[in-house]
Amino acid sequence: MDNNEVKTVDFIRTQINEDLKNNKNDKRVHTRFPPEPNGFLHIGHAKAICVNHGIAREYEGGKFNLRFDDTNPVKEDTTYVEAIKKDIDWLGAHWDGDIKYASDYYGIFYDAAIKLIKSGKAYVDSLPPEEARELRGSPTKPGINSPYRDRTVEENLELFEQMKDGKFNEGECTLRAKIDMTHVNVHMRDPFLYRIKKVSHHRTGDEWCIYPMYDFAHCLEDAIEGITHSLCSLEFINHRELYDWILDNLDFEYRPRQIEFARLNLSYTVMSKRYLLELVESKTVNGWDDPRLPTISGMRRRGYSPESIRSFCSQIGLSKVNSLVDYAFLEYIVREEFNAKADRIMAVTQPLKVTITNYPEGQVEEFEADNNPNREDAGKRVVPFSRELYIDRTDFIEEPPKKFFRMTKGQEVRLIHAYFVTCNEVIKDENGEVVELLCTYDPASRCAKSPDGRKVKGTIQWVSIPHAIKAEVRLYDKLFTLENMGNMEEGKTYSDYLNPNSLEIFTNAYVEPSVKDRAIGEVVQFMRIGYFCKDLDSTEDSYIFNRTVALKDSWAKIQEKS
RNA sequence: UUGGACGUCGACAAGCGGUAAGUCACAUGGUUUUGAUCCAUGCAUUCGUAGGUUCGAAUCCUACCGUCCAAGCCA
Repeated sequence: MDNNEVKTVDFIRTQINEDLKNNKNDKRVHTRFPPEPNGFLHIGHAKAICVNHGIAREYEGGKFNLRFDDTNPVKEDTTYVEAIKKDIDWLGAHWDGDIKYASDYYGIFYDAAIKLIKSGKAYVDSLPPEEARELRGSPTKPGINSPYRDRTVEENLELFEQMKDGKFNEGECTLRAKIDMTHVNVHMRDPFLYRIKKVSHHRTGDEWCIYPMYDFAHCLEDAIEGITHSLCSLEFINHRELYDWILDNLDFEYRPRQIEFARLNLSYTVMSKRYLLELVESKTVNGWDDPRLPTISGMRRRGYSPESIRSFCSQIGLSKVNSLVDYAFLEYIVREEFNAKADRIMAVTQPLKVTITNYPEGQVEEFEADNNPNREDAGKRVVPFSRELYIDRTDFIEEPPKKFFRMTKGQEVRLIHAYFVTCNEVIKDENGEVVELLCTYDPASRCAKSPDGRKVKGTIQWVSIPHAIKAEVRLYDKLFTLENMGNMEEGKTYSDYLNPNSLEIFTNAYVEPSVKDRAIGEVVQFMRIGYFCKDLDSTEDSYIFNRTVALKDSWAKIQEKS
């Protein structure tokens, strides 16, 4: 194609551009994110937030509302409201105006219901739930009218008021739209508008005992707030006809339009609020912010930044195709960010003692090290070196495979920032386990520079034993073993696919002393291992690090093949 | 046997009648004080299938196939 930057735009923005061209909505663009406060937000919600917030910010004068869709007091709670606010704010999706709540509009919903009753478009049904279900039919079988369908307006008005006043029990009656029980779209078969729930609401308390259904409330909320483009996920396509019907039969000033797009699915994890809740309640994971969870709070604790999540959301695109995004894509995005931003330090997760036999006892040298070799402005730090070091146990093999460049008897390797060293002797305990390596160093290779142009192929990190800081390191892996959790076998549940190795803890890790200055949540690169951040469980004298993402490891890949 | 949405590389995803963008993954080389990063190269003669219209089709028409959604007084 041509080299000029061809900016392609997704189908939603294409639609908005068209609406703008046609002067729809007085050229306003107003979106919203409408979470139900019944769980924590996850990366799938982040996509919806980024789409809605992003669109509002891209168009001149665009607005973005945060609205809690709290129409079902049975499931909802203020603790979720608080968690959701925190996550959205952290993501950097700043909402315009005050936070909105569907429960603020209960009075308006009620008046709208009265209006529908008065125009003969709604009626109070006294069918018990089971019978109502029966009469609804199925996608292939038309429904049958309720015997209460033809009550007079006066009767309906009176009964509805009695519903509101608590004269009926739960399930005894409902308010229904009078549309068409034989409609091909099941959602148009006299849908329920209001039901009785004698439950206190987290904001309105016991003021109401009738609560609006989603289909009735949502379009009204959008209209009340002047939302122009009401973006939702694909499964609501069948609801759009009802969304339009309700607004067509009332007279709100604004006329929002629903547009559906595909929600995000990520491989090797689940996005269902129900599963997430079960994982938390069954203590399979350690709370909503467990770093293995795809929740915003879990990802935050793991070290993901708002920028990386936003970048991911914009790069996966927007379409109407149900899709499954490869988790490797997420990992790529987060590595990309931290490769540029994160300072490098040295750490050893499984220590193996090394003694440099020709290095003077008691001597300490301080080497200057680049914080980020790819970025000069990242500055430098000082790393102490001494006669006794730890290297990682995995960097030494007594009988190495071909092309193993790391430490083995007689093979010179580079200790990053320090010296070239060669292992001469392997010390084992009574079980034959390697417990210490005796090495010699080349004083001429100071600062790990080759003194004579000779090459060393292996370069490994280390930590000076007298200076090292002990730490606990937590490695996280995929929570599930099945790539597409939407394809579980019949009769199996998510717990059948839990990855038993999703968390691996090294309690005996050592990190170079400069790590002391790092804040909780700050991401650094443990050279040759991965990106890590200090966990909030850390204290002044106990350090815990979470692995955000591992570095790519082509050596491991070669090993796997052979 | 219903209605709707959708099918472009292993995964995302452009393209909307003028002869298949890009990203991830993967592979192979090069650079390298991280087997990281970086750089280079390769990776759909073909767009679910079959017909048709056209000088020309992923794009238009027809038929078929497949996937997903819908029968909560959940959202």
